[in-house]
Amino acid sequence: MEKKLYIYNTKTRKKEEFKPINPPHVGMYVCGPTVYGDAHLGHARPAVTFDLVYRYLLHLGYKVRYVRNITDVGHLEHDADEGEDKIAKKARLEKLEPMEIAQYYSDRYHQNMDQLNIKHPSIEPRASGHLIEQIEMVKKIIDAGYGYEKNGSVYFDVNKFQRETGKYGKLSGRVIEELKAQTRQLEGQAEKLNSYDFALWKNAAPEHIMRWPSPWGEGFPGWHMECSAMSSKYLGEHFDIHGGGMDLLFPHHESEIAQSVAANEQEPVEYWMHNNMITIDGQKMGKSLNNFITLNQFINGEHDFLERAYSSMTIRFFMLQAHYRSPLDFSNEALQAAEKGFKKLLDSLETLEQLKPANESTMDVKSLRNRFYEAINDDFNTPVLMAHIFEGVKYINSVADGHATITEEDLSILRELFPEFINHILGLEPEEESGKENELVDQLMDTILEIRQQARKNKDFKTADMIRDELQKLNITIKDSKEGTSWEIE
RNA sequence: GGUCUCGUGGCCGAGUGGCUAGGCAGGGGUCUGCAAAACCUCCGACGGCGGUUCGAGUCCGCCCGAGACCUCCA
Repeated sequence: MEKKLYIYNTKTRKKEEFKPINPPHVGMYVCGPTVYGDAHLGHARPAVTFDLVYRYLLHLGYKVRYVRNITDVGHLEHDADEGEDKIAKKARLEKLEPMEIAQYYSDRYHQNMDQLNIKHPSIEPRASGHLIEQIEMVKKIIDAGYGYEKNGSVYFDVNKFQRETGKYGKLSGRVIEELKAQTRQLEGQAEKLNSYDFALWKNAAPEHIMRWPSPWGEGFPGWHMECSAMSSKYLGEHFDIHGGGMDLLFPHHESEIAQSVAANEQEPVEYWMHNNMITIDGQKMGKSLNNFITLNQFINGEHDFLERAYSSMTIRFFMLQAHYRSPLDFSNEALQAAEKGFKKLLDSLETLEQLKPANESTMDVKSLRNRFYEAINDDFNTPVLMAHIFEGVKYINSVADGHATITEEDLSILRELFPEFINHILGLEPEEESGKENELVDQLMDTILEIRQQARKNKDFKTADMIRDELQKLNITIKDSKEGTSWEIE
């Protein structure tokens, strides 16, 4: 089976066949969170997107080293000069050590990631643990002639870099001349040669809590440095995939390229991938709009926007129903639709186990399998993949209903294909059904349903319906079928 | 203001120069004691105005609307 994977490369703005630099090894770096607050929906999108990429590359047999950083030295609050380290600011507000905050929120981030069934990256480096690497890289950039020091800070000379390499703005499509005209003139930019130069290292003001010694005095790294330093440390100076949100395209990723080219004389990344943003009821998510929803609020239903709670798996399913490069709009209606669709999908996995083979198949299962691969190989087109999966769901249910048939061979294909795609590649797993794990509950339910069965046999439907209604009040749904009665907790 | 993306049926979301996306919701039916689930079936769309073409959601222009980046942000 041909399994050529095509990836949309932001660098070239088109889909390209994926060819690893050193097969079967693949290096992938994704910009992780800044741990100064709870993860919100916006953090879930890249996490789910690149988890899918990671999972599929593994499925294809690649040996993937997946690096996702944790930013715990904080970015600047406002601008390069007046800014205060975000983490330090929060620390002072809550009278905690900055690293205490970072630990607290990274723990919570990990918890959310587990809830979303995000596979752990191979390496999760912290910016604070790589100060030496960052300082060394700044030195290399200075030695190469692209960094200049001013009052204990080091800046990147964008003009010189552009003049000598012509590589600035290639990723984001920016033009220096336009930047010159458009960059807002902020206060205290006097240290820079040009307003669009960016900091490689920042001198720490006396009140700044997070600070490290460097050849230029006490300070902290510029906010693009960590990704350049850590990706080259763990993946080499030239690696396969770099991912992140579209909002990071400029200036973050553009600057990363500039830093790496300046320090290492080569472009760091083959394939740049960017996921699109999330909106809430058609609006950008923002703290001022009162639609800023954290993942914890989502799972608990504790937000004015939310009609009720939605499970983490519903969120994952919902995100996978859209293509990662399209904007995705969250609304209660859409989420509830996703929830039902997801349940239907999971139910079909159980139904699949019950199917009985026949002499012929009324569906071309091998073609279905091919379409699964065609969809995901086309730049991870999960919406189309989902559509094909639901064709399979319909087929499975039809076989169960007796409207369709399937051969032994096709049945074994489906029994391999469905869990592989749904559980392993898409990472969708059944929700925890705590009650069902409880043996006592199982036995009680058996007893109750036995009593109801007796009532039905005696045509005492009043009692039978009462049992069903009372159970429904406890969110237990029961279904009668020819094989017997099943139940599940909503 | 500049750069860029997008605008699909009641909702969410694919696709694409000519052939049903899919999910959810709604109508009708089958099954069931009744439900639920499932199955069958129907409904229904390509922001507006021009243009290119035998033929355009699909290409081009303009307009309207939304979003991203340019400034911390996933």
